[in-house]
Amino acid sequence: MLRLSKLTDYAVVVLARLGAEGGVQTAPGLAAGTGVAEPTVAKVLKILAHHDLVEGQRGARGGYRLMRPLRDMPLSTVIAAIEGPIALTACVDNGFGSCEAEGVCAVRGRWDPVNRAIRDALAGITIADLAGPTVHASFSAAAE
Amino acid sequence: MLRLSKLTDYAVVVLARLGAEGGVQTAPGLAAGTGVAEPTVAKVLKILAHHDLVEGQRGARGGYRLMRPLRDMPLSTVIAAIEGPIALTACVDNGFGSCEAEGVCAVRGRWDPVNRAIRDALAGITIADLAGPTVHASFSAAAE
DNA sequence: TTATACCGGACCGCTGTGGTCCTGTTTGCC
DNA sequence: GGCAAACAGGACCACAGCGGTCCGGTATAA
Repeated sequence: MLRLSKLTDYAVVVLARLGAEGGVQTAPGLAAGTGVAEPTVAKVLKILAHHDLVEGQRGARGGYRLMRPLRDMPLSTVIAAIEGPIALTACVDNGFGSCEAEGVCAVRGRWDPVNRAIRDALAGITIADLAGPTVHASFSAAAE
Repeated sequence: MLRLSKLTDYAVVVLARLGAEGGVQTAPGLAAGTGVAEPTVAKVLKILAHHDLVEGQRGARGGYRLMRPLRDMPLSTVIAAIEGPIALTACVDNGFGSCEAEGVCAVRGRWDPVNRAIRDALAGITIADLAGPTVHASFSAAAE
């Protein structure tokens, strides 16, 4: 498995759409454009806004816009925003005391290189890479 | 997060212990040696045996033994054994039809490089690497 | 013959996730 | 000045997956 959550998947799709359109897009508009349910899109955008990946603009004619180009947004950042810090095992981020087998655990502390490898792999891929060859407004802007 | 299951963690610990001891070890013995509950160790070993990573020997004086040295056992194999095939999104392994937004999904099929990157990173690390500098029987064999 | 230990299940509580909804608050437009 | 659009920040609930335990069956050595 090693599966990441659906929310993260949605986040990537929404960000890709946001990047393709450019400018300010509303949550309902993005929902229609991506096929994801509107409340879910709103939830994702709120989380992303919380982590300064997008910026919300309130009021009528409001919406969301990217705070940096997709090319400067590594996948690891998005995953970390939605799911929290990237670490394969609980051992790593919880520090000490949480593992009852600390004394006899032969693997103690050796997960670090693994985590780093994963992190590096994920940091080397940007949302722009996932969004395809810069799909520049190939869709109608606020399609129904 | 991107967290892998505890079972996988246990599997690595148990395998490391099995490799350090060498020969045939019983589930209760490994449980005592690792600090993991015995039924859980048994469960993990059963799964590993199912995937030909260890071999079970029934009867009195039975137990489990490694089917290949830890050095030839990449982490990806263990993860795949416990959690199933490694794939970050449901899109990938489910093929078609499972994603209702196939038509509008701009990310369609672009997760493959990501999955491959993760898989490679995990395949490059063996259990021997995680088990430390070949801890050869530094503990008493079947310690209580 | 008996004790040991694996084998293959079923079983259950819990946590986290996915998804929805509701009540503010802000802002543009008529 | 009033109204509608749209974000903000929650609470809320159903469901699936995971962690963990237990039981009956079978093989094998002493």
